[in-house]
Amino acid sequence: MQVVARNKPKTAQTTQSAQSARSAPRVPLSRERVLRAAIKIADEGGIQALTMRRLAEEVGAEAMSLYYHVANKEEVLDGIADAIVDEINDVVGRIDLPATGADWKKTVRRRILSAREILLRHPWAPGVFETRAGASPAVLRYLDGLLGLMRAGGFSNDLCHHALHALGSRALGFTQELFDPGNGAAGEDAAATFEEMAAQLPHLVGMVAEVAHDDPDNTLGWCDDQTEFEFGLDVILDGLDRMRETA
Amino acid sequence: MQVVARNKPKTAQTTQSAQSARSAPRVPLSRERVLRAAIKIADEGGIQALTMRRLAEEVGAEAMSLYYHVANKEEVLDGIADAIVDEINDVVGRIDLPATGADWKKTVRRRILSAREILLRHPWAPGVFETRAGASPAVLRYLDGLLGLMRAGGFSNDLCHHALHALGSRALGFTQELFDPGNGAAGEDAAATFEEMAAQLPHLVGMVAEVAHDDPDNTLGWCDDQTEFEFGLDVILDGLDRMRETA
DNA sequence: TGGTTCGGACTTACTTTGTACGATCGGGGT
DNA sequence: ACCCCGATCGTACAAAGTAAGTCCGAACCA
Repeated sequence: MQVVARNKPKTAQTTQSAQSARSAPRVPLSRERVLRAAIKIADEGGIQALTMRRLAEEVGAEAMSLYYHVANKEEVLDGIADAIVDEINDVVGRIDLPATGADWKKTVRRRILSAREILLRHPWAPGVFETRAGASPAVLRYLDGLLGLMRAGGFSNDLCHHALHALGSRALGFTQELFDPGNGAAGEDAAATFEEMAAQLPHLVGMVAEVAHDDPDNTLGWCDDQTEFEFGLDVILDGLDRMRETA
Repeated sequence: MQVVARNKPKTAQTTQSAQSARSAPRVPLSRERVLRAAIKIADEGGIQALTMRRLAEEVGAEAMSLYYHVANKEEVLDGIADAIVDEINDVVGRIDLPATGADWKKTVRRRILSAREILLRHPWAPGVFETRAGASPAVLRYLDGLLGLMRAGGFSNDLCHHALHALGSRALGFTQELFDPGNGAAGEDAAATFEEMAAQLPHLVGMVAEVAHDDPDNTLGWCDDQTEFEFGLDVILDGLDRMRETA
């Protein structure tokens, strides 16, 4: 064989040869790097794009190398969920107006909407939270922060407890929407079946017709997520505030 | 090739030979039977127990036979989700007090709690709803019914729209709980780390201590799901009612 | 009655995923 | 120089969904 046959008969372009073929002494790979790459993949391709093989490729390694740094895929999911909540904790930890007495509501509201902003940049995160089952330390820290604000605002521990349940996932900035408008199969023949739809769903069709009328854009693109989220949030916060005053 | 080589060299004991080796003329298998079996499997073993092979076994057939009646597994999931919502529609359709004017709240409340009762018998259902993305006809029918009650109660279409968003998945009787107490790793060494936990999560620990004190059962089994669900529901319904009166 | 057709069920096999197990590689301490 | 050990890789298997082709039996037709 000729001189430079350096035993790489097959799959010679994998591994981390990419740009820094020499000198760069192989970035050491670590749990942090793995999780960061996982978030990148999920942000770009959705959570279903996150496979162990794809993740290995992203960090320039082989799939099985990941298992030295994370126990299994579940731990990756736990890890990226926690990373997002940590990011939220960082942000809300920096924006606190003091908030005693009746100001509690303004501050809690601000916190929750800040959390929401972050989740909007990681649309896969709510879905991952839902599958985590149980509170991670990061989530507990977040909730503890909320509780601190409410206690300072005059809530009893008992009312705080109810309040957390009432907020549910809204506390972290997301909700389960149940029907998610904006994708309906409104196409050419929509007008044809419209009559029978109106017959079966008179109230819904009536509502959509009227609400969409005020905002004459697309036929089914009504519902501003942000507005609706804030509406629901305010209904709850106002209700809680009233209980606080009564008690 | 020879005449009667009826090529069955292996795996001769599968198929639907079970108990009725003769006479029973093979129950014909249908979409309904498949979906019913799928619900049974999910009820008994959780949603992750529902695989096409397990489903085939349950109906006494081979996995691929299912694909004659359902397009793919997604359609099975759509189907069982719809079946549950249909069950809900059946039940709520039978319990209607009339409910004009201020009675709307009582009736809507009753409906939602009835829906919740059914979901409690199918704990996998909320998780499946969350992955369905988009409203099925059954869900639309359910929402239309709710809307009818609210319109009769005096809500504007606009407020109805906001109300549905505010309720979110609560309209169907479930919520995303975010921390789901009742499984914490409270074990032998819990007391050892309790001090540092209290240091990091002072408000949370304080709340738990006080709330758990009123109900001296298990250390972490506090939180009555039903009570908390109704509390949150009432916060929202009361808030909406107040807006109805103001408008 | 004997052949034909065809809907429904079955077989096989491919693909994608996670991951168990053992080999290997490289660098630092003795 | 040697060995050891932490980190990485290669191979391979199991579970799951499903595409494609085959087989069977009942209904229909001549």
